[in-house]
Amino acid sequence: MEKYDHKSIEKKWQTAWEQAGMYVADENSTKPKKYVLDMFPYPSGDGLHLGHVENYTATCIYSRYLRMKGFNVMHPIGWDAFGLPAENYAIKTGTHPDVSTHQNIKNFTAQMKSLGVSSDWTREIDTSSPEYYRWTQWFFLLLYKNGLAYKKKAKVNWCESCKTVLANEQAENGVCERCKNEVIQKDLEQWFFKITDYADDLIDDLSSVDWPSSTIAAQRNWIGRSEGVEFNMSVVGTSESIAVYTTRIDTVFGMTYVVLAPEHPLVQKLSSSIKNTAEVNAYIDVTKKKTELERTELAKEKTGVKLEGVEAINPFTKQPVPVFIGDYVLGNYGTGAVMAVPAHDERDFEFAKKYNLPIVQVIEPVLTQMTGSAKFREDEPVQQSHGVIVIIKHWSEDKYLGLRWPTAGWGTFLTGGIDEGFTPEQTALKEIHEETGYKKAVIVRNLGVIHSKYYHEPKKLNRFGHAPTFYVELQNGEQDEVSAEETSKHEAVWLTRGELDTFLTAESHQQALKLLDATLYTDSGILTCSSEFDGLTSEEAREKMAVWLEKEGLGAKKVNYRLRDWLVSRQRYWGAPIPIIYCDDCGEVAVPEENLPVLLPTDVDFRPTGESPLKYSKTFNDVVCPKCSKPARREADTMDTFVCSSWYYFRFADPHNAKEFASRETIEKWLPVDMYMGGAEHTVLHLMYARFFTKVLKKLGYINFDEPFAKLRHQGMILAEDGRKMSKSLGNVINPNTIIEEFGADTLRLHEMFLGPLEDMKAWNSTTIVGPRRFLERVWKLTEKVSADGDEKATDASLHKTIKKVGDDIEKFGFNTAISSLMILVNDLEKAEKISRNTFETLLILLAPFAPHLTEELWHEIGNTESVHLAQWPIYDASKCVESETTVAIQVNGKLRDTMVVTTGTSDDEIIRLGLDLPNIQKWVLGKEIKKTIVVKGKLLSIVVGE
RNA sequence: GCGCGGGUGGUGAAAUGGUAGACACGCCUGCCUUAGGAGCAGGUGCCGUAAAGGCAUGGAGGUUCAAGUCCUCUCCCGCGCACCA
Repeated sequence: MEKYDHKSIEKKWQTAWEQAGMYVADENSTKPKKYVLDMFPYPSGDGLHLGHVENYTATCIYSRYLRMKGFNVMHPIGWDAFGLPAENYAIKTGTHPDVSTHQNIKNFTAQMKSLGVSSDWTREIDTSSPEYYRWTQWFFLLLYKNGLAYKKKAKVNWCESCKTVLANEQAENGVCERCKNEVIQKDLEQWFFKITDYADDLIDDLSSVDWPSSTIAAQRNWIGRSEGVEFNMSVVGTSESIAVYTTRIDTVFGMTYVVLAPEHPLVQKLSSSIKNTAEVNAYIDVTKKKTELERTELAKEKTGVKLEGVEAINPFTKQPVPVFIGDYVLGNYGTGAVMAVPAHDERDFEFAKKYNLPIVQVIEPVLTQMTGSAKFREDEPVQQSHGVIVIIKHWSEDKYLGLRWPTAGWGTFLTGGIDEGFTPEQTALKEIHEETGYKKAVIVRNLGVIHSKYYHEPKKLNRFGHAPTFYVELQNGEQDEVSAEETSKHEAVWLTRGELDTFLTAESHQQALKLLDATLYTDSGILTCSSEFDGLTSEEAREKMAVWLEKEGLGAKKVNYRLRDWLVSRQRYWGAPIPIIYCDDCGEVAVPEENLPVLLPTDVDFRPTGESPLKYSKTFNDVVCPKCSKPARREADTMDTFVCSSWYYFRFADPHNAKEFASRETIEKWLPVDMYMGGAEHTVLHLMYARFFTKVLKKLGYINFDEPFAKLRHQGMILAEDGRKMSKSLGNVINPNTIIEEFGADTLRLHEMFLGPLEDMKAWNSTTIVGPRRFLERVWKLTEKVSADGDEKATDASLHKTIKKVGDDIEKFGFNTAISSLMILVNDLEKAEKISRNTFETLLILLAPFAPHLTEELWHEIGNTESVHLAQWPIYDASKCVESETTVAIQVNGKLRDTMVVTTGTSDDEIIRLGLDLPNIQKWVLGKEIKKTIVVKGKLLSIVVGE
């Protein structure tokens, strides 16, 4: 037998498989189907990287396994071929995107084939081909006709010096990628898809998919459903009113001003009332020029201008509050206006401090002790209690008085119960004197009431404490004697602010300390200064206040979403043209379906001019109106490439259909996708949009399911060997080609799968790759041991354990452990003199999904004529795994003291007897009372002895 | 800040509550040789010369005969979102 030469065998079998059409999904099969899909690649000029290899190897293993298990597998491949890089490349080199893209596809195809992927190439699709984008355009029209595509003005990134629209990724950090000039926002008429109509479905249906929890969370997060209240505030002296949205209506009595987004339409409507118009307009001008980035990340500092002469009425207090415009309020969320409650909202607090606006507390904090011995005990009775918390400052040093309670292990400020007939203030001063002896104390600030739920260890009960809290300064150190009773309970210590942080054990006292700095509390609590709502919890108040607003006809509960409608217009060449025509008489006219596709013209200067390049194509732009036949012009923008990738998984079911995007029959046969695999990095939007398309199709009756991807998994990123991301600029990129050349595709596949758990981020390692290579060499050598008189029984247990483990692991994508179990099997087989043909064949089948070429070669080497990949997956036989002897571990008081080998089936009593007899065990149990023995079948004996 | 993941040998990593470190890389010792990116045999968590034993899964508690795994708290790291009222 010859040496293992990956080069000759890999090419040979790749060609053979292709000629045999081995991986073509069978439309007529009666076997159950499985649709295994990769997130289809963008054919970049850099070619395949190791992340692609990881992705495609994983789904290839899975597909091969499923085929052997008797499924009719569809595992297609295609190209997400439109996009900006090809256009940029064209701008730089003059190569037409169509040319470079197809060159890249050729390159990708060759690389993928050299990996031995088992894709069905007969279904290959290319989103930049007219046969494909014809249906992308059809989808646009479908949405348009159903009121789900509409046009409105929207901001684009605009570079004044290049006179061009920039994609978001070209406008990083607010400067133009090319000329480094400032990017500004410019309004253009653009197309949107109404994805917000489906916001609730997009959240609700997440419960039906088997996806990673982080990805589900990301979808939820992106949609950002928020439940609150919208209500109107009338503007004094006008007939206008301001609608505000809030999730914290319980804080409404603490509203001290209102803020509108600078672009809010009311600002113009109220212009006659505004006294400082010049200042206001100047501010609006400034914010208009600001990019999205400056308004958010770069500009953390909040700014705003008061609308002098404008006041709005708080419907609850009937009192007027001033109105501001400020760019921390977003124009496109909620109503574009907020009620500001600085005492209970961080952003309002910041703004109020900067502009010196009043801060009114209306929520008293409620703290529940969650840790330590004072942890609140949910199921035990609760006693109400009233007492003060007093923060006492030293008369000369920057220190505060703390009480250390030795028996309870507490650290607190000074506290004391309020007795009948005493005010909280009186109580505070009285307690200071009684407990510390200090005589000259002055209450400087009242910090309000702090509520707390905790367990009172000395009294052995739960308490719900209500504590008026004071900040007191001592005038001097004059001090009377303190009673022995007080000093025995606790010890007084002077502490700095830093020391207090760790000293205070009670949550409520920590909160008191926080209130000393800032009267800001953003959690739920108990209402105060809120007239008839006083004493309610935040939760109760939200309900009651919403009801009240509704009754008064001023407002109602409202749900808002962060999700915005999907802007699909791109002022670019290399994309699918939007199939709309503008006629002076008929206006906006949809291109009739029979006229699709609207072809991308070739007579185009695709360099960016500032407008869509299509505008300057003679053959494209001028057209006759489909309705009235008068001269008209085409929409010159193209579609976001996310549109192309929102429906491609349907096309794979029926890739050559010229009449429909896919026939109902083929969709029903293949969809939904059973396993979808791709990187986690940029999938939030893709998944959102694809799910939106699916939901639209369902609603319009084209399909009968809600979610396109039943199961989703992500492969973790492959980092460079140095632990950093692979990048050309760092020069740490590994090209899969060189690895395949050197070690072979089988070794590369095995190595990447063995590197660690699929979903983890992993660093490439060029040293350890010899492990998988050696493993394959050993399998190769094993062939020499195959013999007619090989002893099957000797290795059956090992073999069948492996059958089970490999199958189970592939199903849960645990490829690293599947490979290790194959290594264990090979280690076992190497110990045998001779191996039966049956055993070896089973090994080859188990290994075939991972190392398709080598196993195919050896499969034929031992005399088979069919492909190993058409073989049946072996059936696990549990009875063959029963070994004659098992090792039992023996623990004494939980510690391992010895092991013993017993014949399988030994009774528990016998195991206990044998175990106790062992000298190593006798040593530990002799002369002690045996309290308990526990036997875990075939594994372990646990003996519990007394002292 | 919010939401997700993670912390286990020299390294990548394994472990339905049941002998922690499978498997692999590396390293050490020896063998063999047509000196290779070889192959074979043995060893390799830490402390302890060895044995006995002890200590070990970021840290602290808890539940249990038994905890990497379950519970509570805490520290650290990575990722995603982030002025969404």
